[in-house]
Parts: sequence; structure tokens; C-alpha cells
Amino acid sequence: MKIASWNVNSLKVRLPHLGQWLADAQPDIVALQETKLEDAKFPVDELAAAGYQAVYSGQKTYNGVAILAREPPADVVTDIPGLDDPQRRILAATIGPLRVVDLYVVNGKAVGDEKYAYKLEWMARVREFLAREHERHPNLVVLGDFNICPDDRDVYDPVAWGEDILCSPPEREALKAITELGLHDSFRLFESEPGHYSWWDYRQAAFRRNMGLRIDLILIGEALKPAAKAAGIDREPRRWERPSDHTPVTLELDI
DNA sequence: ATGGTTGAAAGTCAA
Repeated sequence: MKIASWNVNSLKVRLPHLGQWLADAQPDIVALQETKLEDAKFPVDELAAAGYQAVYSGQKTYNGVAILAREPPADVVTDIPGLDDPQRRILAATIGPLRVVDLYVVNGKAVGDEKYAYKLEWMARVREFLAREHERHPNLVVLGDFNICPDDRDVYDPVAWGEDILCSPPEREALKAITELGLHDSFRLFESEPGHYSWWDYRQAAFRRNMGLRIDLILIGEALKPAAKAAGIDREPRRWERPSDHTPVTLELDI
């Protein structure tokens, strides 16, 4: 089974890219972020024609998450219980043997900004939610755009980035508090070297110069670790015309 | 250094 996560930065613009990539990569489950679409405008029919059922939680202009799957998603959750948040950033569903949680983590803008405080608060609430999900579902997959570089290997220039947004110690601690629930960064089960990124800024020819960050992650519960066979980052769609600034990340599970 | 580029939407805001 192949699982993927992709921040498409507008599903309206990127629907052709997604269609091409689904045909090329043949994933079984895909978590999308930044769909930027109201639910009424979600391209259900186009994706069904490609062989995928979809669940989605979107809004106009900003945010928006979706899960595509070959098997029907069930037990869908679109909000963190007790957190009244209009921003559409989380989506959970059960697909076959897996519980899948798609996250579009708050960017935070800059350390000290009010959005940064919201990011840390949101991460703490997500951690509580994931702790409960993991108790109920050992086969838990948590994936998405985390907007946090786990460590300096995931940053093209760690000295320049320093402790700025996406790399600050409180953000990394918030991510660590989630991985310490027994949720492993699957990419690092297979690759320990630096220089592998999932996002490159649109500016300054960052992709061509490989000035990127690895902020798109697929975390798996301890119970799934033996099933993990390969993890990857598919840079090909980042080379296409009018690309998203993120590229798909993948995980092969023998399940 | 707060630059430049893209998306949504129509002047800016968010990333």
C-alpha cells in the first residue's frame, strides 16, 4: 500500500498536476493540504473518474484538507473536539486497516507573532487529539504539511535559518511531543542524510538551487513500523509547469 | 536584510 501527502497550494490550479501524479505514482491513499476550496466546489467527479473516493474539509481562499483513497473512508472527523476553530486544517478517516489523520499545521508567520502563538496552541491541542486516536487505533498514520523542520538535516542552510519560523526550538519541541507518542517520522527510518526537502520557495530559483526544507511528513505508529518498506520524496511534480511549492512525499507499507 | 513569487481575489493577505 502506498500512502502520500501533498500540499497542492490550490486544488483548482493543481487538479491537472494531481491527476497526472495519481496516474504516474498509483498511490492508494493521498492526503492533500491547502486545497483552498469550499466543499461545494471539491472536484468529486474528476477524482472518482481517476479511481479515488474523497473526503474533504475546505473553505474559501485559505487552508483546506482532503483525503483521497481507493477504499471508502469511514468515521470522518473534521475538528479537534473542544477546539472551536474555523480554519480547516485537520481531517481524520479510517481507510481499510489504517486510521489516517491529515494535518495542515499553522505556518505561524514569524516567531513572536500572534499566529506563532496560535501555532503552538494548535499543536498542543493536536497532540491531545492524536494521543487519544493512537490509543484507539494502533495502526495510526499522521501526515501532512507540518510547517516544522524536524532538525537541521531538514534545512538547506541551518545557520541562515537559525531559530526562525519553521525551525524555532518551541516548534521543534511541539513536534517532538507528538513523535514521542510513538509516532515515527517514516522518512528517517530509511534516510539519515541531510539535503532531502519537500518544499522550495517560489522565489530566488530556490528549487533549482535545492534551497529547500523538509516540512511534509508521514508519521506512523509503533505498530506500523515493521510494515514500513520505503519512504520517498517525489520531486518530479515540482519540475512541472506552474507547480505547487511543495512536492509529494510517500510511504510504502506492506499491509 | 523582511527583499521576491504564487494564489485568491480584486486591495491586500497568507505562505
